Amino acid sequence: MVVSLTLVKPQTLRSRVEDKLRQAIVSGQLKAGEKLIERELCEMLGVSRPSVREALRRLEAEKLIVIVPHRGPEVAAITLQEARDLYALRRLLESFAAHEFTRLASDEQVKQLAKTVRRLRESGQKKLTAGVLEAKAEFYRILLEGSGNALVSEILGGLLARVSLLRATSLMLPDRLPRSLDEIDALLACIQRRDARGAQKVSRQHVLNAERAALGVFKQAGPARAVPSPTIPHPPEPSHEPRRIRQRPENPP
Amino acid sequence: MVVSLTLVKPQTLRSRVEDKLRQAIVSGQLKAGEKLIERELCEMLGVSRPSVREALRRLEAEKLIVIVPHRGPEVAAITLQEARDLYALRRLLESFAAHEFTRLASDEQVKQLAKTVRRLRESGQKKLTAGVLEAKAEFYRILLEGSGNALVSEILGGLLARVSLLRATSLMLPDRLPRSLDEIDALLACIQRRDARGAQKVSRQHVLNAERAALGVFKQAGPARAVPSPTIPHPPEPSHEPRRIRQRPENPP
DNA sequence: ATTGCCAGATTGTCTGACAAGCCATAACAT
DNA sequence: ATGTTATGGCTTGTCAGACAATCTGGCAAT
Repeated sequence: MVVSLTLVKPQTLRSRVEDKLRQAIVSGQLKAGEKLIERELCEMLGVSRPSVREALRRLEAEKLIVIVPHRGPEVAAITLQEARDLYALRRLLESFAAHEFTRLASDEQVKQLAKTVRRLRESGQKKLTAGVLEAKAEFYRILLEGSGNALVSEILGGLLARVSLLRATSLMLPDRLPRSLDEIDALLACIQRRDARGAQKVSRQHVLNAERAALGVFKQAGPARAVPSPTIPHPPEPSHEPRRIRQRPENPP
Repeated sequence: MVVSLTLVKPQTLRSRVEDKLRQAIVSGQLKAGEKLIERELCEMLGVSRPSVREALRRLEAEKLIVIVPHRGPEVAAITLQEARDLYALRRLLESFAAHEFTRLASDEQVKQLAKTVRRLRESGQKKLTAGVLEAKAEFYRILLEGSGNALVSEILGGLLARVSLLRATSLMLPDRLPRSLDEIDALLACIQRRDARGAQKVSRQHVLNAERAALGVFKQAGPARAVPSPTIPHPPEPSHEPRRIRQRPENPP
């Protein structure tokens, strides 16, 4: 009778704790830089310390939280430099994914993508924030799944989660949204005519524009400067860089 | 007298457990597919279960081990498809790092790199496996640090650890070594003349060749087929791909 | 040989405990 | 008043022990 196949199955308790916390972080319920206290999390989630601690380890590995020994975990905050690095990598991976999707995706998958883009635009024009976010997530899901490289999906997924730590996503900036939608349309057009190179280029430019928008906000009102540095002015950063020598206008491949 | 290694600080016990296990895995002491048992790890390392379990969570997030609920952890094994994905991503990131290093590294860093390449070649010609591995690690350390993108370093680092799960690293295949050394020389040459594009291209080709060599071995004697699949023929892999449609000779950017 | 079932082993989770290390505050000295 | 040093409270790191849920492998029965 009941065909429910493990649909709601508890999985493991710990994994649900992970999900809850991850969700709370990327959605902004827990703000960047916020200190987490094991005991509070236990009460909040109704589980014991070991479960919470194991979940925290995982999130630490995903770089969503930072744990300083004996000082406890806090939601990760991103410095300007980290944000730049992040966008550079995202540019690389996302344009790769776009290229590969164009090359490998089935016509059915392309259709799915087109449908999602339509939904995205509709939600955007109606200013339905929730709808936009949902459609955007769906868009990425399809794109990544169809790009034929599970590893890239995985890593780019983690990257996008971290981008959301900058609470200023390009799609959230009102005056950026229309342009963003146009770019996505352009990307879709390339994909539909199976122009992999074109898709790659458009995608790269899209991320670049998103970066400009997001980091613009960053500079105005640094939304969460680095991990609230512990007393010490320069954290024990060992031997390091003479950096940015010979820089050119910034034109990584 | 005894210069205890823990020179700096005990850090935390758990982090040392992580290091030990990670080390044991990438060095091949723990073989791919091998089952790990918490109790044994506790005894082996002299720590309690919580410490071990937290360390395992971290390694799981790093994809060095796989944990199936109620079945326990085992050292990750890599399928052919995963290996391909892995090399594709490595190609992307490593050539990016090479490009950026060429663009940004200080002359001092270039000199350091050259020195390490010399050491690499010497060790190679003397067939000192340990020396080769050490020099190679140093080579990557310098390259990544000088590439100016900490995030790429981090991720590429993780990738290289996973590559070592295929116990057939290109540098380990005897007849591949000389060619590999030549390629690295070529890369260095590009870097020294500050030819970023060239460095990128050479680097990409280098990884591609390494992949061919490594996967060649893979096919002959699949060194560790997928995660010893649990009873079920097709693990609950939800709706998925009609894949590899429209494929062309493989020429991702 | 296949199926079903049981015992042993292993993991998932909880509780309680204690030492070690941070932090803020208060007391103190300059 | 300012800077510095004690002090106590709180949090984390780690352990030990326990128990239920679940998996594995082998034995019995068909």
